[in-house]
Amino acid sequence: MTQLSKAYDPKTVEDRLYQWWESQGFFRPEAQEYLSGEPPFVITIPPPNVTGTLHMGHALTSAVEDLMVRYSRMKGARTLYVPGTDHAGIATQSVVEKKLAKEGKRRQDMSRSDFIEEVWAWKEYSHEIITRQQKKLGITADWTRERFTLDEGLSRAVVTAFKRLYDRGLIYKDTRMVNWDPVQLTGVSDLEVEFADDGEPGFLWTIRYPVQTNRWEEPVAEWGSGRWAEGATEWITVATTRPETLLGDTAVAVNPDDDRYTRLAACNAVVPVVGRIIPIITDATVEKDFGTGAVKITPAHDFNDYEVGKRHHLPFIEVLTQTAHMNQNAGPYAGLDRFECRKQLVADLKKEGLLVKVDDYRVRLGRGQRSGAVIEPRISPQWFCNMQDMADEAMKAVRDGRIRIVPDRFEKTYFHWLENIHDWCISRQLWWGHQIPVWYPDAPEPGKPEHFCALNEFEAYKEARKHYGDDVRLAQDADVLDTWFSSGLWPFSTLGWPEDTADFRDFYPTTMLETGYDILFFWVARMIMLGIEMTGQPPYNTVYLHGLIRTADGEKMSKSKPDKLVDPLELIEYYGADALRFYLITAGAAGGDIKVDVKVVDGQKRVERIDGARNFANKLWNAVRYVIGKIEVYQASSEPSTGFSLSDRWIRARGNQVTAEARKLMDDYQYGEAARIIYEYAWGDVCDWYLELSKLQSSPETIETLIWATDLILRLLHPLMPYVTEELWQHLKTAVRSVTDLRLDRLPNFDWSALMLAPYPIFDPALSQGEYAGALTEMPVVQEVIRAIRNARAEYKVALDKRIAALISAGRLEPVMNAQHKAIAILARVDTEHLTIAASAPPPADKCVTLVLGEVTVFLPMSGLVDVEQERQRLQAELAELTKVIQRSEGLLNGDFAKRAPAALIAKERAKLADALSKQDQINEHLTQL
RNA sequence: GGGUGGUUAGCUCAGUUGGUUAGAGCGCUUGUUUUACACACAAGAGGUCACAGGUUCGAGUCCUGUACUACCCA
Repeated sequence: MTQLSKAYDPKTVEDRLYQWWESQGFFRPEAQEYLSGEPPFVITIPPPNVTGTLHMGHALTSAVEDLMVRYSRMKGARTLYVPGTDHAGIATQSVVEKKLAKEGKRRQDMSRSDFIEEVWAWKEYSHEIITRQQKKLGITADWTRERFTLDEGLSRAVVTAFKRLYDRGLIYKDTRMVNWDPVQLTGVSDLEVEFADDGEPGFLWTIRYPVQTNRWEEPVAEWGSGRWAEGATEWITVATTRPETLLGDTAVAVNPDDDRYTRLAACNAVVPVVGRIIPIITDATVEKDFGTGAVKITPAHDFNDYEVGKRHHLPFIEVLTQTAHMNQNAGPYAGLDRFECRKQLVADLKKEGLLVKVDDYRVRLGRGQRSGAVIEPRISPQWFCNMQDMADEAMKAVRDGRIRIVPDRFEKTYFHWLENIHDWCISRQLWWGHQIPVWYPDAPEPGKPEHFCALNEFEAYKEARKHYGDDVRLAQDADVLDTWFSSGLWPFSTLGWPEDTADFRDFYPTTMLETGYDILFFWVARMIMLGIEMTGQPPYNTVYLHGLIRTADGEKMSKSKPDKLVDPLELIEYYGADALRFYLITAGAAGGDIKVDVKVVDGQKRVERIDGARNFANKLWNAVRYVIGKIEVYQASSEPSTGFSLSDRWIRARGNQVTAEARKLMDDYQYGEAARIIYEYAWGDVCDWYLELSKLQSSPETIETLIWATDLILRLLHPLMPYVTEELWQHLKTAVRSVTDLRLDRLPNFDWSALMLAPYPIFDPALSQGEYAGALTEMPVVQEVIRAIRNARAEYKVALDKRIAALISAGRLEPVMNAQHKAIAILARVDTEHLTIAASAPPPADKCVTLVLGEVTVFLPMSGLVDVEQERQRLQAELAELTKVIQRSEGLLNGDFAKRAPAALIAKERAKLADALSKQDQINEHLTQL
């Protein structure tokens, strides 16, 4: 066989293995070699946006999902992982618009179809990068089933869902105040507006409006003359953070219980600049304590004022355009940008003596999630979806356990949002997306439908002709649907819905939805609502939410901080995919955020913690390299059978324990913990102890056990570190196949074409009983003896190459210890000739170092190594420790503990005390001897 | 304003029905070219588990409150 290199080099392995796996069709459920009675496992990928490249959050998603997928595949569940990407309406459109802007082009100067063509080209580019990244990460998604939200099939799902909701009366068109993004020129939903936690710096302007009296009815001078309000005697003073909107004011409101304003409540005020006469009204929602207690009402440009305006039947006067410039209603300010207008208007108010004061103020500003622009409330015609009933069903599914959310604390957040659900604004004034399946007649007639919702144009015409006759001309609604509308259908649209396909029948409902908790509302909740509404069943039974990737300072990673940002591909290039994956899984607990501390060393981005994972991969590599070497040597000179040694039995029994625990943890989604205990077994037990001990053994049983243990850790680790484990397993398989006289019936089954298709280890009761159970208690004593001697040597600074003598008094463990004579001698560096192990040995006459280890006592003759005083001090320190333990233990056993604690615990405590007392006796005895 | 996390060794973090003397990795100290691995081995130092109460035989773990911090919603 080919010689394994001294260190693991991921670059020589990863791409080759991925291509092999994929070319063999291993990712397809149809190709699975091992099927058990496990229920199928189906997961659809959270489709990444085709906006560019993947970031660390996607890497985390991939690591967790592929872990789930590989684990379930190895458990023998028929497993399907559906990949795909999302067209991501606003996000992608703005990326492409920015790209065009660099070329000096604007969307508005192109035809819609030309622009869409540009976006498709971008989509191809981005999609290529994304899938390459996912393949680098090693995800075993079934690429033959890959989907894109704008695919023909998925588009059909979208119009079908739309029409069903429309026909049920849940989707409707209305002209309302919505969040308007003046940069992207579209309405957005509540969720797409973001607010800084403690607002943004701004001002609160206090402005006075003249009030009409019988002596002063209206301004006589021009605005800007400085005499605009000349002659006015009564004033009402309002406070605002947005003075420019006063141009659209149609009332001033005060609280009805506010005594300060009772006198003015029936009067009219005059709006500065435009001189509009507006009423002073009373409304209970006005807060007396805010500002002056009087507020200006601009029903067309503020959500609260919109409601007030509706209640009081006020006029709605718009003063802003869709790009947030002042319109013709703004008089002298028409054409100005909203912020420029604010500046000039405030200056003019001051000039006219209407500006009372300016205070610093934290303003709660809504900004567009994608554009960052300050959102304008704006009245516009939009499509909405009533979510109330769907929300009730979605809550019910979680309440009655049909859907489990992990970690369960997110259930609270989920319920809170659904309990306060609002109608969802689903239309977007964009070009990239699913065009709304509604058609309008070019000459609508009163009494006839003003639009037709249909699955396609042909159907729309069929319907329209019934009302308007054969000559009717239809135009489709220009708007597109919110991206989340299509992703809300993802778990079933990807499987063929609304057609009754084989995949839909076989794989729906899916099993798992895995994603970051930040899109619990955007995506998960909506998907559950639409899933139940469209298919009658919850789209999956488990929602697993992972945390967010943050920078070392705990901030969200963002493109504005490039030095703290890191491309997963760059990390894979340096550390290997396995290391990155193992790190991401062990970096935190479920739902917990992960801070990635990026350091730049010699121009290379590094993350310290990934070093550990990379080292682990290398450790595995070398362990298997050693085992293969052992197999080859064995082959050359067959050794006689000796039966399983203590260490053979111990490593098997331990492996069996770890298998049971690892499975339990994985089944309970505690992947980090599972990874840690496997790591501990692989490195701590197998590499640090068993491999060392195996160097002293050459029996067929030991060779078999070496193969057994390495096969075990490779299988256990495969879902976490797929590449290095697969590569090593293939090498191991080749080596094992080359040996002729091993007891193959006692070896793991290598008859699988790939580790990724082989069964996950399973608990074996036989390995937890009899001599295996015995090994689990005996081996630790041997280890303790070895550690104690090493410790003493280090403490007394015995040179490493100095072999010392030792006398071990082992009590009833004498046979066990004697069987390990060689192991103790080699690992603790004791002279074989001068290592005596007896059931009961009196302390040597010579002065010696005495190591009291419970049942076993070790005597190390000092002969010039240490002085008596040093040893006395050491023993006394140990005695002090023991005294503490004894006191604590006695205290417990004499107190209520002995009455109330479980019997097993009390027995344990008694044993502990007895052990400590006996050690105390022995140490005292040795002290006297000294 | 309402809600949810976090606060454990110098650093980054585990610690899931409350039960030995609270763990890991990195870093630190000491030693080692031990024939799989210096991406390593051996030994070691290092913590009043944010604070204050409470429940309990027993609390890092459960309850109440406080502080700081992060995020979500209005």
